[in-house]
Amino acid sequence: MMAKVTQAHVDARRESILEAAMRLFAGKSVDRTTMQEIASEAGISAGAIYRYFESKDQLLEAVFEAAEAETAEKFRAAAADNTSPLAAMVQAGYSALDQPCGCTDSMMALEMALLSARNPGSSFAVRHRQFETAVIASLEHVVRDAQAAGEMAPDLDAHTIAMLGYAIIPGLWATQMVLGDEFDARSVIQVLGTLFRRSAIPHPQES
Amino acid sequence: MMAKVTQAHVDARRESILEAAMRLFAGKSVDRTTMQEIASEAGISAGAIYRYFESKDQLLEAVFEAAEAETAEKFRAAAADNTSPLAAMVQAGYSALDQPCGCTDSMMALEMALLSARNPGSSFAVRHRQFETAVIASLEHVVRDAQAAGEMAPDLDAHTIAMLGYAIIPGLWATQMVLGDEFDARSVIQVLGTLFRRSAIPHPQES
DNA sequence: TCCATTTGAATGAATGATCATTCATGTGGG
DNA sequence: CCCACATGAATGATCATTCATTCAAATGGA
Repeated sequence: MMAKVTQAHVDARRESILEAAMRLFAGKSVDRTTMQEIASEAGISAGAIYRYFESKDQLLEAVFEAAEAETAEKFRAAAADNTSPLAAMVQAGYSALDQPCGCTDSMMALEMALLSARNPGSSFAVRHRQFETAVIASLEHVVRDAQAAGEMAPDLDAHTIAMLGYAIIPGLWATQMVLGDEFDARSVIQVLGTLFRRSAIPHPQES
Repeated sequence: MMAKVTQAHVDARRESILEAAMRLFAGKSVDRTTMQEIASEAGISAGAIYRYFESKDQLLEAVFEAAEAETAEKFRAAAADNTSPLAAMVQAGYSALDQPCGCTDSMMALEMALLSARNPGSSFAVRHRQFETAVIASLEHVVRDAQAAGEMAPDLDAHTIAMLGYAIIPGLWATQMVLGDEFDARSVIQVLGTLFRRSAIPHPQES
């Protein structure tokens, strides 16, 4: 088709392979997706993929990196534009639940978690660990802000609350994947927000 | 080795294949575990597996069924022997976190969730859905008991609280799998318990 | 401007590995 | 000697990856 091609075209092609792979990996698992399928989903031939990615493994790595970036962006955006820190956390939860098509993103996320756990030494796992640690750390700041604003009990450990706020997301993903619409993840987030808010109210005895 | 064998021996052999498969499926994913590996983990030859299971798929189904039963048993046991409903919920959480070796059980659970989501019509997915629905329903009863006992705010929707209590578990699994010991899942459960307890305290304004 | 030549992207059939599954053969107890 | 198992090599499928070939654009000499 083209003898020499602009960088923009190369990038676009790479991107479309990445997207095709992401769709298929999420939909039928990495191991059950063939390079042929990725190629035809991307509208090219099997061999051509190898001009853009060295191997299936490297393609997988790129897909995971892209997925991570997407999630990070969601959290960033949600945490930014809000009036109260607690509202921002709830908003971040909602936005994590927002999936473009079906449960694609959550399937990728769980697949990534499994992969990290099974290859803890891989460069991918190391990066993924840093990613989650960073997200939790930034949540922890939001929690402190909420505590300072009197929206959350100041005596609860901010780091633990942040871990709770983070961990509920994959839990909702997993449960929603299984139960489908019977499972109302948004309500769960809402009630968690309520619990946080109420914890701020001065209480008589124990904690 | 044996000419004719007692039913007990047959059952024991079947069981050992099941356990070998469970270990390997959790450790390296279903698709990356070969029948050869399962056979040698179980101490028999590849062909012999087919005397006990029709196919890899059927073996997988049996493994999942066994894993489900194990989890159900944990929840049942934890929910039973406790003084207060809230303590029982917390106890159930702790016991879900208790893993015999590494993260074996949680990896199986997430793998099962992904499989259910990707084959929603399969008999396995249907059973799994019923299983989770039942666990949530029984949690809902515990929540009502806790509300009646004044351990939890009575105005919060019991079903939503039950969903929260259930969904946090796979979330903790996934996060702990990735982060390892940096992630303190027990503290998260504890703080969630605290939030529940505090929600019961009468509060001035809002909810 | 026009054609001959070069360039490198894209193809898809071929290769080699890896597996699930089968089956012809072995083996030991009754 | 026979039966109930077990074995493990052989079979056939499925894939990732490679590579010889094709072909359209780019180049440049006239």
